[in-house]
Amino acid sequence: MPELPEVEIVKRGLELLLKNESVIREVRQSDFSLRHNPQAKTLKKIVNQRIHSLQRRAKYILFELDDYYLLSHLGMTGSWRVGGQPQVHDHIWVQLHDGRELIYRDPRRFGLFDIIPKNKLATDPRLLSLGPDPLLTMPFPHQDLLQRLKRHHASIKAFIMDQKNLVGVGNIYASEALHRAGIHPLQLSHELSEKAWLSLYKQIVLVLEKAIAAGGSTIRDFRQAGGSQGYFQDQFLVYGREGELCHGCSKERIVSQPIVGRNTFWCKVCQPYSKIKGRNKVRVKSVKRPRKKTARANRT
DNA sequence: CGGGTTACCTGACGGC
DNA sequence: TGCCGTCAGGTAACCC
Repeated sequence: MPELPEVEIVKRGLELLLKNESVIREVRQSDFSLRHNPQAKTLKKIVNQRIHSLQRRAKYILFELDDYYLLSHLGMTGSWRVGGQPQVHDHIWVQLHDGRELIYRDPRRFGLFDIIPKNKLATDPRLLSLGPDPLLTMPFPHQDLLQRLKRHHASIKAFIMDQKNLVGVGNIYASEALHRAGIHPLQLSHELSEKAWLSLYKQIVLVLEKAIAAGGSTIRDFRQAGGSQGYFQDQFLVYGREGELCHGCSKERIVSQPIVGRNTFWCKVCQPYSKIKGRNKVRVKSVKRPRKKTARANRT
């Protein structure tokens, strides 16, 4: 579900709801495992701890307690809400001393929930491997990121979606940022000029900021912590618009094709594959779509 | 080693 | 109606 803007929106919503620094009375989790769950005895450790602040690190949400951090990743379909009717796929319940209850729901269970002692946060491998955050790295990416780009011999779409390079961009905002920068998603990263790269980085920042301003994108079921939906989907220029007229040139129709295993949208006119000097043969690898049989038969 | 592919899950939707 | 295949906003274990 959520890319950086949606995670930021959820975090801000929780921040508002928890601004009175609530204390945890009890924590429970369902029998269905997420990508990661704390052990039962670890759960007990955060009872009576106060929630001091909410932070976002890449697509992770951090709850700062007295001695621990709660680490939450929403995966594709995770959401936090306060109270309300029980729902199918509720998996974490954090009961507060003021009587309210924070509930984490996640139908596909690709999300993650963990409890980390404060002094272990800095060395947590999940956070250590992350690249810079476009919204916090001002004004522009450092030399290090440019070096990584030059070493990357695959599509620029793969590069910007890899959280080791920079964080926050997922499948939707990758297509949107590439379109706004006029760059073909299959363009090889190391072939990008520095100018083109800076333009792309700028558009990534802009599109993420605009999406946050619009409350995120609600495609199917994304909800803010307060329950309201986002509206940035109304400003999509290419995502999900296959066959429709491009808003940029008003002539060409948006095309789509799976790249890095996910559907990708672009305009052939506004996003030409720019050929580099001395090599006018550009191989646009055909991406095959394997996907035959899904092994969903052995579900429990 | 870097980069592509697949698995992890459930639900919604379209075609037949 | 109902069954089946496909696809969905993320990550990481694999494999070559």
